[in-house]
Amino acid sequence: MVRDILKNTIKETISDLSLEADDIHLEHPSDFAYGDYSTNVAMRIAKQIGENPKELAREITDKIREIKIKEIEKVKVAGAGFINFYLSREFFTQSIKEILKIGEKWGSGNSLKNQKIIIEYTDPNPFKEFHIGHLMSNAIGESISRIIEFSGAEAKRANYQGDVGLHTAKAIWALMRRKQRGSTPLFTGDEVLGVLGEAYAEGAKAYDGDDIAKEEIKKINKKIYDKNDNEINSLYENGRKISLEHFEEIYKKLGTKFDYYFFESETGPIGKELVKKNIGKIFEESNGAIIFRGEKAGLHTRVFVNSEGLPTYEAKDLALAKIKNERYDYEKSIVITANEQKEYYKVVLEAMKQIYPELAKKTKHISHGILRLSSGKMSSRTGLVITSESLIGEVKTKVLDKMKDADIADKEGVAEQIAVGAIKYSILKQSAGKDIVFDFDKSISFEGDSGPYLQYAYARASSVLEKARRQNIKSDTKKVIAETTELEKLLYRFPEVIERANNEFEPHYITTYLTELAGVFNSFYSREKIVEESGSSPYKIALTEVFKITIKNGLWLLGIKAPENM
RNA sequence: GCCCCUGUAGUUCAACGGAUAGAACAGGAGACUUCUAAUCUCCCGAUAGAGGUUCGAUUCCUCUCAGGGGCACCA
Repeated sequence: MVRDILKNTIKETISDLSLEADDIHLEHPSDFAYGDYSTNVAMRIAKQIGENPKELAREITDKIREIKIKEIEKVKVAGAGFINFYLSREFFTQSIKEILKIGEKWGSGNSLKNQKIIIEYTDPNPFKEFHIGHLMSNAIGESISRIIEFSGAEAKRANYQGDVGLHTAKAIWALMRRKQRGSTPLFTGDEVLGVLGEAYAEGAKAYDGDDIAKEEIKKINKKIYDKNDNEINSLYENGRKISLEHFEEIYKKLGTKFDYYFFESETGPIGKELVKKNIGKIFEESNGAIIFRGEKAGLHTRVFVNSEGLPTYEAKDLALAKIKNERYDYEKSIVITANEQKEYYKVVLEAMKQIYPELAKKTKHISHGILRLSSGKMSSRTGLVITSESLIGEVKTKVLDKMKDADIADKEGVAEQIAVGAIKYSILKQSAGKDIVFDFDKSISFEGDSGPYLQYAYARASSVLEKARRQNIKSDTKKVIAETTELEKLLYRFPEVIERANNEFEPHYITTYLTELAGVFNSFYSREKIVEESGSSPYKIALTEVFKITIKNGLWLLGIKAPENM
């Protein structure tokens, strides 16, 4: 990359002047007027050696000018001592040619070459609804997986689903009551999932407010573990199956294909054993429970096996790390959950460090914010949830309404791609750790800073290229436009953006970049006639092609589909 | 009470210690006989407060205020 050429040049120049700089900081100035790259080395060194920063910047710049580099057109000193680099026409043309050649691999790198990485996300619970929180985890996890893959790693997607625990008992308790009342047929029809969600909410409410129900639910929970009650077994198996099948439909809609599925029913027993084996060494007994004293590491105490002898999520997560590693010999394991698990996971990692130090070292926890409803907090316990399905459905209805006059082949399919794109964009446009204040009407936008904005720019570019094809005007990079376009000044940066997103596990850098790029393309489109009988048309068509490649690869990294027409 | 995270235009978000703090939505003014107006062009508008470190602070440190999360048998 040019970046490396510039860095090395600066480094050499500095050592020629018998000076030293450990890290050369290079950035893109916010304004193209300040060039394509800028460095502050002169200011940093000047401070150390007590020289005037502007003077030093001039010295460095003079030296750099002596070396003729074809990628650099000019170097200038500006401001308090910035050294600004302006890239050459030749460089830009070359980069356009290169992108055309690389095509769908454009932007990919090899910083994670040959690494095996397992990444866990989404994690919905059977018997509960797949709500917009899961959607958020899925959008972020899927995008990070793709970024990792694009950086050369083998990424395996893992989904950890809670098929045992009190929540299943709560739902089954309510289902049994319904059955007794003879209401709602349990496992037929489309409403099944709604019923399961309601059943969970009903059970959870009873558990909190009714002591008799609480005891009944606890009994059911035990029976689910012991598998000794036919009626419960049947409700459990059916409910589990229907939930999981339904989740598969959602994954398909969202564009995720999991390589591994893990269940709490399998991590539970192993986790319990693991904890019991280490009593006295790592864990200790206290009030009938087995706990881990996190205070020794500046954390807090957590229960790993409760006083009823059942493993908690903590114990299960320890086992999960081990099971994952057995099934897939990973070099790195990434676990994505909501922020509320942040402190929790630190304790688990500390315990893991003592049991499986090598696994703890390979495990990285990433937490994201939650979708916070402007109307109040969402809770599946109270039944106050927005399911992913209903959200996608409503957005899709709006999209279809907008498309009613359009003449498009697969309207339904495209509308769904746009709906999912709009939702994913609203999640991936901001830094992953922050909460999203979610307003049903405002959050999903079709205009401006939005998923459809990117998709629209893509469809527009496709349409332009289609016209060029019809008129038989071919793209060509031989004859360039005299003045370098802003498009060219942004396009070559794509791999750098991905690299940064990869380093920081932050897809939003890509979102921001693509939106800026699409904006520049839209301006270009409105200013220039791309397909016409003129000498500059072939190059403008080439630019459009390169824009299309970049936006497509970028959208793929976000897990957003790019329809040709909309 | 202790520990973590977050406070940026009216609103929702950007800004890898740098140059004039960027967008979008909302508000105001324009642009479709021309490749898709889900678009483009222009205007209005912000760093919670107080100190400190630095040539330079939205960014780092301290305190205050505000919001969120966690802190023993939920996940």
